[in-house]
Amino acid sequence: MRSDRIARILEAAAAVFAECGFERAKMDDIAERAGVAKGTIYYHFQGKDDLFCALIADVVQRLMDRWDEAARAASDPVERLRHRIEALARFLLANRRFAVMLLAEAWGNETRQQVFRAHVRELIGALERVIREGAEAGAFAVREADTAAAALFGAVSVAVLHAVFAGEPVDEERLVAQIVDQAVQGILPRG
Amino acid sequence: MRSDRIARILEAAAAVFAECGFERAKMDDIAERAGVAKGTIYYHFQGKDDLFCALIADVVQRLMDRWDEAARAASDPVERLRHRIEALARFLLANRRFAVMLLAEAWGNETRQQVFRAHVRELIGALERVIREGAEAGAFAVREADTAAAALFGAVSVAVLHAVFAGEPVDEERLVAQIVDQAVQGILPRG
Amino acid sequence: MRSDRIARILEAAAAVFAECGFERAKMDDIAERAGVAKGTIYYHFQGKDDLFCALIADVVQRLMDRWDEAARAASDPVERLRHRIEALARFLLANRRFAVMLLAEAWGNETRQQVFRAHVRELIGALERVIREGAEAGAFAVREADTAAAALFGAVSVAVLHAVFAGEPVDEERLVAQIVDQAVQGILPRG
Amino acid sequence: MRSDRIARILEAAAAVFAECGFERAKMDDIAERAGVAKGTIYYHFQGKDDLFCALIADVVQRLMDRWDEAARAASDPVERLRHRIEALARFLLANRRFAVMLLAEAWGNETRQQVFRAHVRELIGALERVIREGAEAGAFAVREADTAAAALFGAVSVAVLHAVFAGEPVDEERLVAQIVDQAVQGILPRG
DNA sequence: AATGAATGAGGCTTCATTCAT
DNA sequence: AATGAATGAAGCCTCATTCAT
Repeated sequence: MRSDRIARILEAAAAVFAECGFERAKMDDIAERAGVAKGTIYYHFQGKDDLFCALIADVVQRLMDRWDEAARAASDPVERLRHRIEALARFLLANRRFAVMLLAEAWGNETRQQVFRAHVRELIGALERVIREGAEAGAFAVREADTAAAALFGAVSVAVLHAVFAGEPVDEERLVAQIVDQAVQGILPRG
Repeated sequence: MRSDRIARILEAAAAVFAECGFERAKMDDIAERAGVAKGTIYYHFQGKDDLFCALIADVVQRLMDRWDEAARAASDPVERLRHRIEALARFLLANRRFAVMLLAEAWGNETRQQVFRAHVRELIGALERVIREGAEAGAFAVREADTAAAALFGAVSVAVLHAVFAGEPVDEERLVAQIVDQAVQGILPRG
Repeated sequence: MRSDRIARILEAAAAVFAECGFERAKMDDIAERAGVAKGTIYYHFQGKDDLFCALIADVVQRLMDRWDEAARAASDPVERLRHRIEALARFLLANRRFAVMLLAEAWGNETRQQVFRAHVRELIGALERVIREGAEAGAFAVREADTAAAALFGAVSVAVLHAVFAGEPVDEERLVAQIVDQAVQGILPRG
Repeated sequence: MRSDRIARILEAAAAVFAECGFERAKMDDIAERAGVAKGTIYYHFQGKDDLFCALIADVVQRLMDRWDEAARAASDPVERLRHRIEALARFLLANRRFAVMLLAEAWGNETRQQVFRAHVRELIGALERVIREGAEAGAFAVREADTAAAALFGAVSVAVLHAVFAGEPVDEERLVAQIVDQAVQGILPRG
């Protein structure tokens, strides 16, 4: 059973990392927000990088769990993809801070960035599998499932962030619906 | 006519900012790479933030110029959008460092991030205009042109970065072709 | 009970600030002189300005305490003023470094200078009160107690510094005696 | 005939040095204020210190000239001292910036401070001579003319600065009158 | 005589990490 | 398990001075 303190630290880390980005995030701020002494973080985590990676793993796992639920809800490949896209959009809307980190902290050659990218790859890989299955069943027309999955992932992420940072209040249902439709159908009118 | 030195500084800044991210980028490194003394940068730019913003404006302008050329090449809305997507994909492939910054440095509330976001908005706005025109002509079926544009932008960016960071050599023509097709047509087979 | 380290830092700061002036004083030197790491100063004080202000407050408080003792020693206004002048002169002789700062760092519009000036005002105000009481009792003939107090303050300070910087050894008793006499009696022979 | 440019530089230097203090004064600001290029200052002066010393010499000379005029106006020692005190007070009021420098930049062991102090010593010496003459004539009762002169000098300077920095508008005539009276007579009522 | 772009040494400050308690 | 005072390497920026023109 993970100590309550660790949970508090992770929660604080999520808030601070997302608000400031990895580099500007201060261990002092995380400690203060978590209500623990700075040394306590170092007692439970190796350092800033380790804390970051633990946090990422934690959040990605939660998203993966959602996707597993969504997967069980539909057997049709198209429906399954719709479910994943929708779950992703809703997750990013609910965890906007994480959405920022997803785009901001995954590129580069620092160890933590490589670790993060591996997680993103897992996520894109999960999308890719659905696309590949659908393609084999003739439900999707894509050349490279990998690139298609990455593109979908990017479409959802940037659409969400673009809406969130627009300044106006976000109509979530409407936004999710459009993202899902467009992601699956494209923008050309169906014949 | 901008001095040669300023051009050298901007070039060095592009390399270093993209390689390390804004925070980890060192003014010392930029100066060394540019072959100028540290103080010289400060003679021409207010500071790190100003240098960053100047760089961004410079690169965005170059992309916009490409888009303007691409726009003149096609009058059909669908073709025009294809041209823009293609130009964007090629530009990001040719300026991978900028592609990273595009996703990594545009979110947050620092002044430079707001400035960057304003530029991204310009770019997405340019896409949006094409989509809107096409939608009015019945060529596109989208609900919100703004969201659609953001999604396309994200799809291209992440697809490119995903491919670039995959470790394997990138077949650019193939990648661009798929990105363009999928961005415009979606992934469902046409009826 | 203020940590020993803080006291050591304040002591070192007093020496370095007085020796070099605020601007030329180096935090490195203060740290070295205090026998602490540079970061330690910043753990206890916000920065150079804050350290300076804390130091000033500390020294002014010590002078005020001396004056309070001196005040209890005499009930006659003339005697009380003599005591204050004497205490001031002795204090400045014993804290020559502070005497320099008193004249050198109190004028200007930097925040720290305004803070310093407020302290100087306190000191002059304390003198002024004695003068005003004495004037009401008919013991002093002054027009503006405020200006009179400032003048006395300046007379003592500059006389002390002038003697200290003259290069010759200072006969403290003789100097104090003359300063006190002249401050209270003026330079015209008594009728 | 000193070039007009040199005069403009000195004037600008006076303003900037007084406003910011020697250390914070920037050669750039002086150049801009003087309406010349930065290099021009270095063409006419060795450097910042040299510029400062030239400025000081210039101002002190002007004060000395005033004193010489004042001296010719009165043969009685008491009157002559009154004249000097009054001239000093008026001069400092009219050159408040210089008054600040007088107290702020004359103490310390930098070369320019020693030079400045030598000038201050000249001024105090001029006062001292009047006092000494008066004392020999029995007009003044002082032990050490040197200390008495320094005290008078400090009294006038601090009284003026105290009034100037008080924030309220200064009634110059009233202020000068009180300073002169008190400086010469002291604060005890005459028997 | 005058210019102003370029320089680079030097200083303040930040903050991840350590360790004695 | 937890603390928080202390550390010191590292980085941004300033500004007096130089020098080619």
